[in-house]
Amino acid sequence: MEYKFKEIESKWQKKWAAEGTYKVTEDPSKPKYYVLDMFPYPSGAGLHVGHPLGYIASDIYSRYKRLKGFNVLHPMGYDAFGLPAEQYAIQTGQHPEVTTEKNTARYREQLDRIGFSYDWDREVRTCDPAYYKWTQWAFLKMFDSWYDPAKNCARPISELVERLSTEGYEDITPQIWNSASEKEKSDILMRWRIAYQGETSVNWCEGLGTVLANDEVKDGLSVRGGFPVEQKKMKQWQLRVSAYAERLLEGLDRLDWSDSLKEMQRNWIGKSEGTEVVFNVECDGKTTPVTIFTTRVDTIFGVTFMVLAPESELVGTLTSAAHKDEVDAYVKEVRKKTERERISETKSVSGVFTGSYGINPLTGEKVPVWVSEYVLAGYGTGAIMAVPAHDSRDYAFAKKFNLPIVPIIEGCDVSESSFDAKEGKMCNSGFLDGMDVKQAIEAAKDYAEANGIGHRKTNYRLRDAIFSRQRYWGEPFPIYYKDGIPTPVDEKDLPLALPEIDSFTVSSNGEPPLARAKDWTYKGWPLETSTMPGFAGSSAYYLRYMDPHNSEALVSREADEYWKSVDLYVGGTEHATGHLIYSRFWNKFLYDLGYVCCDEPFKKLINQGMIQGRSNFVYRIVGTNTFVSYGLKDKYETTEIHVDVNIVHNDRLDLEAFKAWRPDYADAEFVLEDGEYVCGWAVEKMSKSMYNVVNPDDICDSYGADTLRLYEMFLGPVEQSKPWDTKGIDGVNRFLKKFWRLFYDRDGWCVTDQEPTKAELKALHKLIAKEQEDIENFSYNTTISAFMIALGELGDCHKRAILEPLTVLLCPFAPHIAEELWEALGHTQSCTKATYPEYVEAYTVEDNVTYPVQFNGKMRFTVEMPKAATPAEVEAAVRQLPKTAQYVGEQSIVKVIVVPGRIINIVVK
RNA sequence: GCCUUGGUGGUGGAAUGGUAGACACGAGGGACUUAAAAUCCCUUGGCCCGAAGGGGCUGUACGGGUUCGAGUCCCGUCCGAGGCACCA
Repeated sequence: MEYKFKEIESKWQKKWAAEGTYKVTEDPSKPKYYVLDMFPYPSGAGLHVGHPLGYIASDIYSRYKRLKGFNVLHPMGYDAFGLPAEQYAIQTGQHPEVTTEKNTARYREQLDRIGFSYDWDREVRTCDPAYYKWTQWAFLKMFDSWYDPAKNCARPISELVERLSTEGYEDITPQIWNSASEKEKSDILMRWRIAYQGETSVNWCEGLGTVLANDEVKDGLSVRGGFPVEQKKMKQWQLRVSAYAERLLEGLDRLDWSDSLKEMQRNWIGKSEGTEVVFNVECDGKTTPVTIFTTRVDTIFGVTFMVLAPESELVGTLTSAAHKDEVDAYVKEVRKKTERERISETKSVSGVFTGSYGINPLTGEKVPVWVSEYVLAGYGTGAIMAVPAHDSRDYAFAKKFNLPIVPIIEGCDVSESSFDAKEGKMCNSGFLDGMDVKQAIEAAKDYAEANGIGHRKTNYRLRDAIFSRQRYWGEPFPIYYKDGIPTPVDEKDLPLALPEIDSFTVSSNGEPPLARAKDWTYKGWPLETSTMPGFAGSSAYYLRYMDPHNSEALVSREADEYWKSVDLYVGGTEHATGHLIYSRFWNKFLYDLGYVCCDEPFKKLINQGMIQGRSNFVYRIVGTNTFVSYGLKDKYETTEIHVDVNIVHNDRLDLEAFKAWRPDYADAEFVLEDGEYVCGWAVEKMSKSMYNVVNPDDICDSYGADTLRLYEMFLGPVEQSKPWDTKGIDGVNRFLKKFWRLFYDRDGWCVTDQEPTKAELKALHKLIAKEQEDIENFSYNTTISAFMIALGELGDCHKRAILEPLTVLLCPFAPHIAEELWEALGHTQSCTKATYPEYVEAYTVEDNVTYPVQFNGKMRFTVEMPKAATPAEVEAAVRQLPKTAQYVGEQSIVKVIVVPGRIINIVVK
């Protein structure tokens, strides 16, 4: 009987769906395990063979954990709000909901064919009002909270209001607060709300008609669409992510994530510990204190000038009348530049003198104050002290404008470039002279604090997240404007559903699409017209999976306390500084308010590598319709042309399929080598334009889902990026056929009840041990190798006692075939609910072991010893060896260490 | 420039500091077959010796080091991938 994968796979997929095999409920009698995939954005192109890589890996892990007795939550859903559907809507008039629905159905179809063990009853879609109700709810909670630095967590805003009206807070006294109008109170509270509205410089993308977050912009272009992005001041909703900077940073230490990913987040958060120092600046006879931030107070004796950011509010007050025109012109010039231009002009140095002078608080020395775009307004205080001798940027500036360069580290050479390293001995630095740089940094900080010149200060690079998008296809803000004051919609009126509109473009007066909606009001007042960004819906979806149908809460306390947090999260590294920061922030916020019980959402994270495409080429002789094979192409003048990889097998072109591929090639002629047309190849991104997209459906058609699953894992380590090459797939397909033949030979069912031999038990148990270890380490490719080896060792074994556990071992990788064989073995319950076979060490232990003995790397002997021999007995045996093994020169063997199955380690004295 | 990674046959890739190249693909040879498919067996890092069984040398980007022993650990160099980049 043959292995008919098509029948088997569709049979079991139907059965799993009909019987709800993967439905999961909270079961306190079993330990829980939560395995999550980053849910996909359902794009119009459908899945290619690279997308399911992570899904397969997590599915194998889920199935393995289930066999091990865990109650596994393994859900799937769709990140369905987003720009592509809206762009498509603008072009075609098709409602994004329609496109999204269509794409989602297609995704589901493709996913189902691969045999994933998702509990689809728990599916979530971010564009579903029942889902985004909770996104809006969380926003309202953030609007209604502030970050209390004393308690180091988010608290209800009412506590702040209470404090403002009684004792005051920061610069707001009770008098100010109590006499403030409603509008003024609203403005004051915006300074502390976690979700707040504020004027900021934003990344404005004209091409998309919306603002973008920093991680949605790359090299001055939008990630989606590649349109230019410029800086623009706008009033925007923002999330006070920066309040959580320290906790986001410190929480990383407790996470089981890759070092590189943690490092990316650390860089993004960008903690730097330094000192704020006050310089008095004299301008036209007036003195203004200016606070600067530096991480190198130790270099303060080397300050030769100061620099302000062009956008700094101080520029006006610190510019002398004589220099006003020049400074104004410069600032205006800089404002005009887009982010993109600033980036590309990184190398050029520009700036202008303000006419004012700062007084070095330590030396009393007067230094000129300049304005330059190399100082950023958004970081630190927007003003710096410049130490050209020990900072490369200050150095470049000093060189350009002929400012003095004063070295303060002994023996350093600053004739060509600055000396930035934190090493050496201090000089020209008063009380710091003679100290080591690292010592001096601390000493200078202490001195500044002790003498009231400055104080220690920690800065973070992490900025608040801009949360408004001038788009249609996103969550509406549950905010309306009562007398122009942003006011929250009542919680009981959530979800605030997206209104229907006639066109998806920006309205004629530049307002977002929602402004087109008829009656977009609440209690008679206008509603907010921007919508939330893509990361809003994906920030807490893992919580919703725990309790997806709850209409009373995002997640019930019981469900949350049972599932706690995601134990294993699998997804791409591209979300390192976006989704993975926002989710952690969102979760910590909900944790502060007591809605969830875990402070970190994703305990362990595996980044699956990208699958690249492997393109094929044909070579057309210039000016003809004749194609020459790869090996002969250098004899002609040819053009390289991408050819669809689906009509190429093992780099050999299917000539008939090629002629049929495109009308132009119908009468193509070929110059062959050895009767075949050999194609060239290259590794490129998998994309339609390269004709290298491989569809998982096609693989399922010709080899089956089980083969696809095995092959994707067999390609190499999950974390590694690698090109897809269908050529090796026969190997794993053969393995499955071979596996099948252990149960069915030419004459049919051939499983016997014979007792297994010792060798067979050994092969089985070696595999059990290997699989357990490998799966826990996500080393799936070596598990599959181990399977192949085990099959070789088992030979023609048709014994039930071996085949039964073997089937269970195979189940996580190739569930369909495992189910089919499990059923044939007489089981009525699904193989996915079987119990994982127990590893028995005794079966794999060898009686006698041959130990190779190596000495001085050259002489090699072997001793055969019983497995149970003690090191002393082995040593004795080694001493029986020829004399040269025991003595080399004056050295003698004093100790022998036995490493079972390996080599003997001889320690000599 | 900084940070994080990685560099092993024709290819994908294995190797707790202990016989490098497992497993698979591809290639070559053979068996079965009228033939093909399917299946099975043998060879397969390079160089060399031997009629053969077999044996020798060399080899994990490059140069050093630690070690009885290094693909693996340490230092330096080169190359690739990813991230950050006037963040004071």
